[in-house]
This record gives sequence, structure tokens and C-alpha cells, in this order.
Amino acid sequence: MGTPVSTSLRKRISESTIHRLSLYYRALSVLEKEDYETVSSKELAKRERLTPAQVRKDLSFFGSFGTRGLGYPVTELKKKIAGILGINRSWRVALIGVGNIGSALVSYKEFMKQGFNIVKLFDNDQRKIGSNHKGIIVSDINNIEQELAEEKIEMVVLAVPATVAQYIVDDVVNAGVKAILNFAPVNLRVPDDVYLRNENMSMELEYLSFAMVNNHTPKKVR
Amino acid sequence: MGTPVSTSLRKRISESTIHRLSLYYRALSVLEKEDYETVSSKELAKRERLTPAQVRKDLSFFGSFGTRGLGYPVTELKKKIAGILGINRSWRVALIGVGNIGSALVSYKEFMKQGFNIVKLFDNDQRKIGSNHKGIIVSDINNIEQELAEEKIEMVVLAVPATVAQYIVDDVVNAGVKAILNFAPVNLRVPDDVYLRNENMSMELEYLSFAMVNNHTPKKVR
DNA sequence: ATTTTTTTGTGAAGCATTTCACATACCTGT
DNA sequence: ACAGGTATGTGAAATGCTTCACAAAAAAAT
Repeated sequence: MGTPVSTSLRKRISESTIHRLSLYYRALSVLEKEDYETVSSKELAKRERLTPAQVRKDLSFFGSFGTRGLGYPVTELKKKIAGILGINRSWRVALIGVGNIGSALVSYKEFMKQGFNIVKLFDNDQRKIGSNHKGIIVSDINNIEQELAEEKIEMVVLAVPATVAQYIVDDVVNAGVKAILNFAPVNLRVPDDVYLRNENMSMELEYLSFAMVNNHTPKKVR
Repeated sequence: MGTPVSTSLRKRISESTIHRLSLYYRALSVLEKEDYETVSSKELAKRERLTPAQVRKDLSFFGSFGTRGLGYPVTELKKKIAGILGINRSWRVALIGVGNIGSALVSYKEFMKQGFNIVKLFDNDQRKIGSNHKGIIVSDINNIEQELAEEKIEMVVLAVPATVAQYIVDDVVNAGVKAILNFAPVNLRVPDDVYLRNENMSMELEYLSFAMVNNHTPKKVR
């Protein structure tokens, strides 16, 4: 009750809780479009295949946003979660590697919708440098350190071959970027003050393959 | 000791363990190329930023593959893990939705490398139907139920807009497919005997955003 | 052959996360 | 104003996962 909202968390928040916040945010967006004014933890849970207790516990880490007997105010809660996740603003993102995956991501609307604006593209291929993708000119990766800094890039999405990923990450880190989303299937080394997340698309197919072969009974989808 | 290998697991294996098996597999592939004959849990852990105890515990669920005082035989362990994950064979995969993400995935070599062969493409766009992507002709999604069955498709990768994903999944399920990798940012409903995994690329950016805004101290990268 | 070193495999301990269950508080209807 | 219903917020219990720590086994050194 009267719990303060966000800002410098007292408790350690688990990765799972953060991921679920993303799910709540998504569900709330739908609920908002469906003109719900309030939503119960039960309904919210149902929509993302979670439990009501889980929803309430997750939210309770950040404050108390609901009303007993009523539920949570949809629009307001959505805004709070946006604040917690830091997506109530826009982020300047650079995408490195305009290959298969890279060019798909430039046009990926979900990123933009959530405030992740890809404002800079890099590649090392002379045929790609200078070309236009969705209004952005591909820059030469050789100048990356300067350009990342000049353009005040806050996050980098890395979609380059695994073999060169570490070299590029080193440059990115040197340029002062503190958040990297890596699509290359390799374990990258970064200093402690740089956030690195990996997106490994084969991993999920391998999970499916494992489940099929072993008749695995999963606890839940992810 | 003398523990049986894989096949109908006695213990319940956690999702994290499976994901780490993917990492071990990847590290072992590199070690093999570097001509290592054996590797210790320590080295394997180091390469994927895990702990030696974790490595040993994970592997111990499936058998005892190492030699005390020596470590694990690289090539052999790699094969064992391939067997456990079910990637020592090839899978017939269909990809639905040849848009941004979809067309990137057709050319994504990691899938093929791990035995996930995309052998069928579907779309509902008349301009795309009949066109050739990497040697595969795009089929009309209207015939999907028949064609999935005829082509003995075992897994489906779904790269369609969130708004239509549920309808398509229903067809896919009706066709008897038991494994689905979903890229649409929506919670899909499938029967209990169908494995569904979600790949939500915005989620990881949101995690980065959260970390930056809250000065989060993550326990480990993922 | 024996000792020392290395490294596995694994119960048990330690943490972390999820679920339970219920007091509390607000809403709704009368 | 009150009673009955509903749904939150949260300690405590239950469950799950990771790390510890060490006996056992094999390798390497002497």
C-alpha cells in the first residue's frame, strides 16, 4: 500500500518477471483496444496463459496499481508498465549487418511500435554501403566507432556472422554503447557495465525437437 | 555410473537445461574444429559463461559421459547431445508467411545446419504465391491443411501477422503438426499435445531497455 | 607401484521463484 | 448504511533450480 513506483528497485527483479511485464503490456494494449476500463489479474493471466497470483506478485514488486474488488485500470497500468520497461520514450538504435536477418529487422514494425527506432545501419559490404533501406542509408562499418558516438546511439542490434561478431562488439563497446542485442550464435564478451542479450532462433527449434523426440511434458510455453 | 542414455527421461528436465544443451552443442562444435579431443566442464563452462557444476549437473541428467581426471570426449559428447536434442536427424519444416521475417528465415543457414530443413513455404499474397525463394515455390495458404499432411511436415515456423496467427495455427494443428515456432507477438492456443514455442524479438529489447532505465544488475546473460 | 593431481558425478545445502491462502479493502446492490 | 461479493496485496509454504563440496575414479607424475 502506498508503495513507491519504480526507480531504483529495492528487490532484485527476476528476468522472468521482466519478460512477463512485456506480456502484460501486450495484453493491456489489446484490452485497451477492446475498450476495457479495468482488468482483473485473473483475466490478464488468462490472456497470457499465466496464473493470477503470478500477475499480482509481479506487479507488486513495482507498486500497487489495482483496486480491490475491481482490478487494474487498463490504460493506467499500461502506462506504468511502459514506464517500468523504459518504453515510454524512444531509443536510438543502430543495426549492424544488413544481411538476411538484418534487413528483415529494419522493416520489423514491432520494434518501432515499442519505441525502438533504428536510425542507423552499418555493413562492411561495398555493394550495400550507400544503399537505402527504409529511408536509411547503409554506412561503412569502418567508421562505426565515430558514427555511433556522433549519432548518440543507445542500443545496437547485431546481425552479423558469428565469426566477426566479437570484433564488432569490441568497437561498439568502445563507442560507449551500453546495450546490445546479439543475433549471432556466439558467446560475446563485454565489460560488466554493458548489457548484452542474445537472440538465438535455432535454440527454440532445438527445444521443439527435444520435446518431440523425448515426449517431453513442458510446464508452460514461453 | 553406467547410467542409461536419454530415451524416456525419468526426471523432469528444465527448460534451462535444454537451452544450455544447445549452448554446449555449439561450444563443442567449435572445440571440434579447434581439434580438441577432450574438454573439461571448466573449459566448457567458460566458453558459454556458465559454471562447471552447472555443466556437470546438466549432463548428468542424461548419463555420464566424462572420464574423471580427463574430461569429456568432444566429438562423442557432441553426438550424444545431438541425440538428446533430436538434431542428429533432419526435420521437415514448413514456413508460413513469406514477409520480412519469413524471407529472412528461409535463408537462415543456422536452421539448415542443425537439420531443420525448410521444405515448404506458404503465403496468402497472390503476388508471392508461385514465386521462388531459395529454390522453394511459395504455396497458397488456402491448401495448407492438405499440403502439410501430404508433405509430411513435422514442424512449422509461423511468421505471419498477429491478427491472423490463431486462424492459421488452427489449420496447422488440424493438419496434425505437433511442433510450432511462433514469431507473431500473440499468445496462441493449441491443444495439449502440440508443442508451441514463441520467439518474441521485442522482448529482449524491452529487457535491455528495462535494464538501462533501472540500472538493473542482471545475474547472467541469456 | 605408489603418490599426487585432476576432474567427474552427485547428494545435500542454499537460493530463487512460484503458488497458496487469506486478511484487507473496495465495489455493488438494496 | 449495511451486507454480500469480488479481487488485490502479501507473508508463508511449496516447489524448482543452482551451487557447493566431496567421495570416487582415472590420469599423470614420480
